[in-house]
Amino acid sequence: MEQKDISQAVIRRMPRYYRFLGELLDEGVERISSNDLSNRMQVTASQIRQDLNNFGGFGQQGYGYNVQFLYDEIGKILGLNEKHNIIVIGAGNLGQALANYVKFEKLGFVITALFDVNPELKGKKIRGIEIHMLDELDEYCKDNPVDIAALTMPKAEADLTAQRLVGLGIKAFWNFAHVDLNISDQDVVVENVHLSESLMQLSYNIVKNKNS
Amino acid sequence: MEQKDISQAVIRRMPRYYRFLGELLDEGVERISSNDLSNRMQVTASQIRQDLNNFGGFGQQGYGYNVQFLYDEIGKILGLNEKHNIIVIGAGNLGQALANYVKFEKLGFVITALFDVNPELKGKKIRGIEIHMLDELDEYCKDNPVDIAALTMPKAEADLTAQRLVGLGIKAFWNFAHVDLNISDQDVVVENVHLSESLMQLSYNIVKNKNS
DNA sequence: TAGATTGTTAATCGATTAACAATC
DNA sequence: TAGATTGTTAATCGATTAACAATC
Repeated sequence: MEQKDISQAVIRRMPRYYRFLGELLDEGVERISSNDLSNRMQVTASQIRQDLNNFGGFGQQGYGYNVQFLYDEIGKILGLNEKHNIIVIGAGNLGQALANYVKFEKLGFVITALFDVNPELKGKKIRGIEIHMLDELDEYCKDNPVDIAALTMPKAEADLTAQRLVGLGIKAFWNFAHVDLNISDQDVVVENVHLSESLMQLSYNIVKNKNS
Repeated sequence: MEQKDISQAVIRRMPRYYRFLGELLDEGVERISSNDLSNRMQVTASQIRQDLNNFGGFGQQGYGYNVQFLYDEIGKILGLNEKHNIIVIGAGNLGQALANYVKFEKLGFVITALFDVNPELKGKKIRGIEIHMLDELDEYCKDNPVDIAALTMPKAEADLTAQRLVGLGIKAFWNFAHVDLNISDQDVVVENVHLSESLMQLSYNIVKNKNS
């Protein structure tokens, strides 16, 4: 079991720490203080120390943090030491773009299959990853380990497909469909990527800036 | 000029209100109370009223909110009544996927050109949108209105290209590159879409769930 | 040891929720 | 008018920042 629930605000910042520590490693930096890191990252040193201490004391008084050690620990916290198999539902432009994106694999996220309803795509391969027909979904999920389902299909079918996947035992969704998934199951986790909402937020800030 | 700064937490929720109101419109619902909306959206009625009242009193006591009116008002707040021209820098899989995504146009976001360094892509068209070579960028920006630059190129070049675009007068970035843009100019706005960080957050929650 | 920097407690700030008077 | 529901103030909760004793 885990420590008392850590807020999502903290979790959202962890990947960014991970990224900066990775950059420091590339630069050959061996140790760093919360203060130096705070200057780089433009957050307060206090926040860095508070955030990290949610998970344990990774630093040492008078020394700071060992970059490699902290990098590895955050990786573990984020589950990057485990392999995650992803299936992509919807082999349209976005689905194929995800399948083509090699960088995810370095983090342990491996896309193992795509699914679509379009018969023209049947058997086609993206970077060696096969596109299956959606009606093969049940069989595939029974025969292969699947940790995450990425939903990149039109929103009209997203919720129903998610229900079906929950029934097949899928516990995690990376949802690109512009709709809220209606999942009651408490131990299913959903991460939304709503591109148009992100664009609208940008648009708000553009307009605000113009008028100020 | 604008009212006192509204927190980004509020802004982030506005597109979701907009989406739900759109759905209500589709269903032919004419008016809705904060309470009914709160049930649908799974947020408190209090938060809905507080959020909306940042921008003005859109409701009426004893009646609730007129769906069409509120929808339109939020659209204006988000700047969806104006057209936004987007250029996409990096015509790889993600860049092309964005160009292919028709839905953005309904919201007023029009992708007008793509840019890449790969000479093989020169002159190719995605849904009628031409791919230009990156060295035509300056000329293009002088001859055409550009409101937003979407950065979908490798992170190594993202920051430098952003600087160049700022020099060309671009004031808004939709950044998909896994790097922080280093822009000091106060009236340039950046919206980040860091897919791998989103995936790591999901992964954290998967691991947490397993262990609880 | 002296200096540096963490881990952690306390103080502040901001965001969310509750309550209710105003009013349609 | 009576009932419903907003707009808004006050109370609570949570997250961020500041401060400093512990300790390497």
